[in-house]
Amino acid sequence: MAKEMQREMQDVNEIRSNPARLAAYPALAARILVVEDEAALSMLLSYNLEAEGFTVDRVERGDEAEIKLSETIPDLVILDWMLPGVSGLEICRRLRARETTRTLPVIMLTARGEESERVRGLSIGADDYVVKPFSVPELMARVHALLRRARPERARGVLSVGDLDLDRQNWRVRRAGREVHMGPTEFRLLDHLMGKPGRVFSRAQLLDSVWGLSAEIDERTVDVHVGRLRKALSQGAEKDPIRTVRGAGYAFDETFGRDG
Amino acid sequence: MAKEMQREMQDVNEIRSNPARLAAYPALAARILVVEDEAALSMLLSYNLEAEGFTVDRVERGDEAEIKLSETIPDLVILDWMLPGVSGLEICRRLRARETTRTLPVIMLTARGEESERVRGLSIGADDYVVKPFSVPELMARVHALLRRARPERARGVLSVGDLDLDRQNWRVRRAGREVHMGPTEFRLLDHLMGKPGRVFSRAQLLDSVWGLSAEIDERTVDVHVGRLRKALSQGAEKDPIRTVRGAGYAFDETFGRDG
DNA sequence: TGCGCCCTGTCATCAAGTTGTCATGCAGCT
DNA sequence: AGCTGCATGACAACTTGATGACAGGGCGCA
Repeated sequence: MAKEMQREMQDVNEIRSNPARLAAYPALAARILVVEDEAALSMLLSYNLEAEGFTVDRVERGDEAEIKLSETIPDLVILDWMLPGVSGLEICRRLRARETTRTLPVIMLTARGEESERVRGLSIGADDYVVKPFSVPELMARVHALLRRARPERARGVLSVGDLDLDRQNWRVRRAGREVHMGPTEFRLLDHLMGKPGRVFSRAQLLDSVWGLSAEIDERTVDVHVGRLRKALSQGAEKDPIRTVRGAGYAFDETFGRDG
Repeated sequence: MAKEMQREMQDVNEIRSNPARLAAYPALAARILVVEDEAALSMLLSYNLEAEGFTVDRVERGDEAEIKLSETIPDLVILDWMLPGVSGLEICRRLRARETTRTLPVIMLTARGEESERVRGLSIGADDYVVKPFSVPELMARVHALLRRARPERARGVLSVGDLDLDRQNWRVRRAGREVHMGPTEFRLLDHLMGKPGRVFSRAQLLDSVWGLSAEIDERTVDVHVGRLRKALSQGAEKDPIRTVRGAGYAFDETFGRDG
């Protein structure tokens, strides 16, 4: 358990310190509703979820959940099977009945004795279930997995401009078909610049989005990495796709590839 | 897409003992006909089957099944023993009599009291039977097992890239025709990587999908297994098919086998 | 039951790749 | 020319990945 936690935390810290990857990990920006009447368990869950960067709403009763859900639709719901007010089963059913929440990921918490009921839970439309007592890291893993499935591949794909291709999924950059090697930072930098061709980013902006908001780094460092990126991209004597805007910052040249 | 279909070649027993893994292995894109008059059970089955990627047709009565089967021949039939209209037994007999459906896999659902009838069911030609109430994972395992047996052309499950062949059914890996020995974990790891050539998987992703969501293991362990896999694959001095992406993870090299 | 063999997860250590900073030199603008 | 901003090579600290060793667990076989 401690180890899984360690792993998740490493993951999270890595991502946190690197908001550029937030897009690939929607989990962190996600809002989770925990519906659980047992206070200790509810606390435990929200503590751990928040520690991983989730925003957590907590309610104790089934009917409170209904109200909450009518106000805000979270990205995922963790639902206890047995609840005062309206049962978790019933909430799940209603979620599935409503158009806006039909695909909302739901994780059911069931007690050991109710385990046979899990089939009912799944048939109602819960996406996953966990039997109490459960391992917190395992639940976290399931949360991540569900969120990953629910909002997949938004930030995936290939960016292509001119003879330059950046493949996020395969983590590859090619120039005129030849593979180009660069460090992770240069990769993210190029990714960011290619995302908005022509747009000029200040050094401060680049630090925020490529290095992360919490990075305390000299702005001049951006220059160095742009230099490294240029060097990597210009195998031989090819055209430089990065434009320096004196006094402002850098941009991926939107005319790159259009002319000679 | 064909590769998606070649999945789920896990050992049935392992799946049975680890229901969580079911979700991790998208199933064959097969069409399954469920003939069951009890609505709740029918729902349960179709939900779970669909959750694994199957296409499901549902009918409640035996005679409806006949009609459905004359329209479309599915890849597998789940048949309740007791049915209104025409009995499951009778349907099974007729399926076996017709040339086009002679080898169509059939799973019978029987109530406990009918268990003694098993022999009759099997002698009629059902390929498998399950006693109600049954465990959903177990039924899923049987479905997979039957599909694997019945559709070797689709479920043979041989992944081939370059001089590398991974045979899921026989649990074998060959490099340039020579058999390569490796542990189960390395096998699953290779399986996973070869399933999406080129795609970079983070260590956390690999832990989730190869080790399972409930595995609480240090990320570094992935390195070790990748190392073992490489060692196993590179008998002698052959090209390494696995690409390390610094700071990101590992990928099966999609250029493997294309060039020198 | 006891003995090995194989598979696994973890660790320590080594090798290699990456990173942030700086000093220096060049280039652009007034 | 003079000032300011940018490019670049060097570099030491730091990360990250590869690898061999090792102990524990599981399983089959005697």
